[in-house]
Amino acid sequence: MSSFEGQMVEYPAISIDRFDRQNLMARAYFLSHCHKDHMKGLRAPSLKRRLECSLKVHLYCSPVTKELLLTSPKYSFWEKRIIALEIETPTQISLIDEASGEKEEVVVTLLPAGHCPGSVMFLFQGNNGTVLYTGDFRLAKGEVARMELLHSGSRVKDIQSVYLDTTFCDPKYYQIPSRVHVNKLDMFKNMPDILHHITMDRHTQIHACRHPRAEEFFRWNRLPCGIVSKNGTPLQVISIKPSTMWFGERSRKTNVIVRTGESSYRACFSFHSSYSEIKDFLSYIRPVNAYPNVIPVGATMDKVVEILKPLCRSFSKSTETKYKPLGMLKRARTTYLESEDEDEDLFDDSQLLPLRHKIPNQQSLQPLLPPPKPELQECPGKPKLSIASCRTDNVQTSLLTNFIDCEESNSEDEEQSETSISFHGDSNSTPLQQEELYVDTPEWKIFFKNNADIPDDGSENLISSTEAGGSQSPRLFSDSDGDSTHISSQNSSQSTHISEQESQGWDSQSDTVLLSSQERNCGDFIFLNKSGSQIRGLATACQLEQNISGPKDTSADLKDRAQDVNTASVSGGATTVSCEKCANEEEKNLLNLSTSVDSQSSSDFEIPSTPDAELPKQEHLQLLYAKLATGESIVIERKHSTSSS
DNA sequence: GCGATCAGGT
DNA sequence: CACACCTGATCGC
Repeated sequence: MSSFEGQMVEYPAISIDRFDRQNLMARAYFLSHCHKDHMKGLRAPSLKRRLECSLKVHLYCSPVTKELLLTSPKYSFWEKRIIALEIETPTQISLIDEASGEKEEVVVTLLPAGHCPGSVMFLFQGNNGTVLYTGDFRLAKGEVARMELLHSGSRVKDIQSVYLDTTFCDPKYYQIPSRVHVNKLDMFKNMPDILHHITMDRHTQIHACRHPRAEEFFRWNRLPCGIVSKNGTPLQVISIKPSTMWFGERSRKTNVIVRTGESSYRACFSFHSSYSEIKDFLSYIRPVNAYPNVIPVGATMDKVVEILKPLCRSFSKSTETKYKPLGMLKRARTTYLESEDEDEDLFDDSQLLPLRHKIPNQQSLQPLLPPPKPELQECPGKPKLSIASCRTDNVQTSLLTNFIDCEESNSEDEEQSETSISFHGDSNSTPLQQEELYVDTPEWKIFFKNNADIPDDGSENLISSTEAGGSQSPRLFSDSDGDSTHISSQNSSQSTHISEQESQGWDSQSDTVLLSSQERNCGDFIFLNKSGSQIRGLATACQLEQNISGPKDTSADLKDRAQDVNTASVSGGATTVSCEKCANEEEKNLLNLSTSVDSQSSSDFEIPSTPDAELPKQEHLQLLYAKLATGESIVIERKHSTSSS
């Protein structure tokens, strides 16, 4: 919950995400995303009156946020005063004091924040230095290094202050796996890309429906929406609850997915950056100051500051880190890179150049222009602002333009905690046939095995882990929570140690562990490659995990696509999960790939693809998802790249 | 009647 | 579980 008061020390004439109290006097307003705790005072009569008297006051936000905001008639009085700014397009804004006529210029750039649809971070550049307000954000490790606009040429910009989302800035949230998405239908009505992947048809395998006593339903293999099955055969249901804080409370390292009941699981998931992601972000930016916007649960301001401080330049006065060589931008758009040096020169000279805007509709196709505008003086105290043409007006809103960035999160209940995704399969629909075809295919029923059926020694390996991992790096089956008991322990070296603990009953922390992912590493996925039955079980689980598919994913470009897919994601994550039920393996594999990519993408983008791996095409994936959403069966020709082994 | 705030619940 | 949201009750203007 944001406790940011609305103003930054460097630019007090601007108010961000707070619209009450002293913010009533702001010369310009910024909204990072459409969540109520960032909209305090936004529809208050006092602000409405102010607006009526101060005609030069505007609210700046992303096109998607504008769209979402105006969905509610309560904010319709803002309609004429909202200026949607395109993402990654530096725009100069005049902050005018209507009483005195005094004017201050700042250049603002919206950067995708990965928190919810339309969410952005704001980068301000002006006479008082360059500051970054993150709003709520979730950026995977390394992602900040790919943001061209945080760089001048090949260097990270000299950032005076960062106003940071520190929601999970606590070591207990050290690592949160990249996402698994879920969704809800209504709020996506203006988001065609997402709609494409969801359906009102209840006869699907993946459900995001809710019910106060959903757990009861699941226990009896029923779904809250009331759907039974097409042909009368009983359903087999598993539920997965996305959670973050629940995991933060575990006393030991756990897997990414933990079994909490016979057929219920908790999947670690968040729309906020984890502790390690925050540290990565900040240590890369290395601002002079960092101010927490949020005090994490159970923490104190002092504690958070203690964590942030060492990552700031003000901590050690040494100048050695003042400029960090960026090296190659990891996702640099080609044309931009080519002109990199030139840009840098321009920036250094603070030359005046007209601001240029990307054209929304072409954005995806058009190579990124070099940061169009002159870099403002980044040294605080040395005003050298050049005023270029101001183009804050009439920016088209384009929902699609930056969809990839926004989609990542979508559901309004994102959060999680209590929304669970459930998957079901007809009991008779186990993909046995396919198994015959592909030995490494996971069996749907594995997911439904009773505890009792699971051998402790792992000899059977229902959900086996592979040996892939040792202990240290994130493995698919990483160590399990101490609390848990195991399921996975079966032969896997990884999953397991659970044993040390006694099982405590399904409920809380008990068991399981299916997979862990942890961000990164394709290496972990090795397990996929391992053949044989053992893998199967895992694979199943894996899907959720997504990443498993590792072998093929990971190109940057794939990543982008994946994100796309994700977005829609209910399906994505879910699909994955449900795969077992899906009759086709291929589809599973593909799905896994895709999801994995994206979910992991965040952290994996630097991992090169496996040499002979094949990347699924975007169209292909979209088609698959569309079919899945409608319950249509999918048959895909098998590719040699399928889980090998 | 409307808002702000709080409690309780999803 | 302090995520983010909603509803309802209470209080003050």
